[in-house]
Amino acid sequence: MMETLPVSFTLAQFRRVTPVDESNIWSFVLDRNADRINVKRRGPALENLEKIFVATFHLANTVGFRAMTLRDLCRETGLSMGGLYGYIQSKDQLAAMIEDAVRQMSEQMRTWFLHVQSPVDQVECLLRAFIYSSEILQPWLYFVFLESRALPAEQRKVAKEAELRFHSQIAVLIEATGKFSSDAAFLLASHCMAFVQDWYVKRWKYHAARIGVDEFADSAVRLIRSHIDPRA
Amino acid sequence: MMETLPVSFTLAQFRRVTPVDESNIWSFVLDRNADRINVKRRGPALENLEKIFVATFHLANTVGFRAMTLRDLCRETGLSMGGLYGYIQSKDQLAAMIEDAVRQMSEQMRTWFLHVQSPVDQVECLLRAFIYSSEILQPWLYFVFLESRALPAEQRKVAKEAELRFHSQIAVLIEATGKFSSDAAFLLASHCMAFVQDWYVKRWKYHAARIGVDEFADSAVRLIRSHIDPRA
DNA sequence: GTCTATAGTGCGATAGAC
DNA sequence: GTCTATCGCACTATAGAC
Repeated sequence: MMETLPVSFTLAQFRRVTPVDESNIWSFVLDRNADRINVKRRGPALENLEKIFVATFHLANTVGFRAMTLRDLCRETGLSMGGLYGYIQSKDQLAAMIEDAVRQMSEQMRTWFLHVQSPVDQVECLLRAFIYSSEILQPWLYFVFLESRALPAEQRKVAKEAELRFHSQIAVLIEATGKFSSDAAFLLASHCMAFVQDWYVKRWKYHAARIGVDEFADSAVRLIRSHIDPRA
Repeated sequence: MMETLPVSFTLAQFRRVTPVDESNIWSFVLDRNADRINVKRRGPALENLEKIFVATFHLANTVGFRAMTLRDLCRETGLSMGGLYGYIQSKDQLAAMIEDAVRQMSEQMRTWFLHVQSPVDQVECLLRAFIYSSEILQPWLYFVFLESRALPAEQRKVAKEAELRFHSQIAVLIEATGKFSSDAAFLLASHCMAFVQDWYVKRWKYHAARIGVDEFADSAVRLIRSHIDPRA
């Protein structure tokens, strides 16, 4: 399904092929949590889910999830405490729904570029896909990044493993260039992950400097390519 | 004072010249907050300050500062609620003391390598100094990174400005190589900051892979040098 | 200088009306 | 399906004994 993309694709090109974006993610979340949500009419349920998650991101991403109260959430969504509890089972489970959605999406991404021949090109594709996904779903990734340590231990472990799988996928590709030891490849893969995280965590910095996501992705790709590309 | 260091110094070499480390930082904190701390005998005050901050890092860095209760803090320090309030004026002010200490130390670092001639060498020095400082004071930087959004707006602004000053110092040096536009230099400086933050935020990952700070610093320096060094 | 005890506040969650 | 009202609890901060 990604065959139509060039190696150095842009955000606009990525948008045409990615299955999840800002607008259809609410259906995705509703379906994955259908059994836990007591509201059966789909239309209002989608509307309220969006209100709840958008307000959660706004509150949690400014003061922190634990500092956000359900009363704050009610004020910002317009729902009452009772109404809110038709959509969530507990405050903690609200965080768990977000973490689950992010993990599902990043797991899907891992398979998208297996057909790309050159390892270096595959690194570029994964790096771009990860950066553009983080642009589209910034509040989701920002939330998981900052709040995952407050999740229950079992869930925190799952989140760490997801990061390590993605990380080692990139490390294996870098090692496949034949220029690096296993440790050096691990470190370079870490640096790639750090680029992406910086994009969605420090967004205020790039916004203030009027730097867009394509420019950022080009810079990150250029830096890592100039180091690992055998042609260089 | 840094003249004795080579450009590619190690953590062990850095330790010999840095003014603040894990053991003398408590005096530094006590002096900067002397007027707000009601305990006058210096010996016990230093001991209890260390207990309070170490426990705060342990609790806040696992569940988050807002989720940490002062009762947790009392249990872990062995102090009572009343005793604790001899050292802090409020829970929020405890976070403010940490943020203040970190900012003071990173401000000092900015002046250490002004005598280094080559801009590329100066970037390496700053990057290494920042990485090694973050190794020595990891809990402090980790706390500020994850909790600064929960600080009062005024203090959050000061923290952002401190990051931008450091960032633009590196960007100016990269631009001075003559190979990059102002935007490209800004982006490369961002990537440098991202390396450092990754080291103290994702420490569990590097620890699990048995990668030490010198190896990490070498990798980050190698990656950025291979891109900006005019000799390359 | 540190303790115990408690005042006062605001929380997450639920019951039951409509 | 959403509301209002309320329960029981845990919190920050302080007062006063030693």
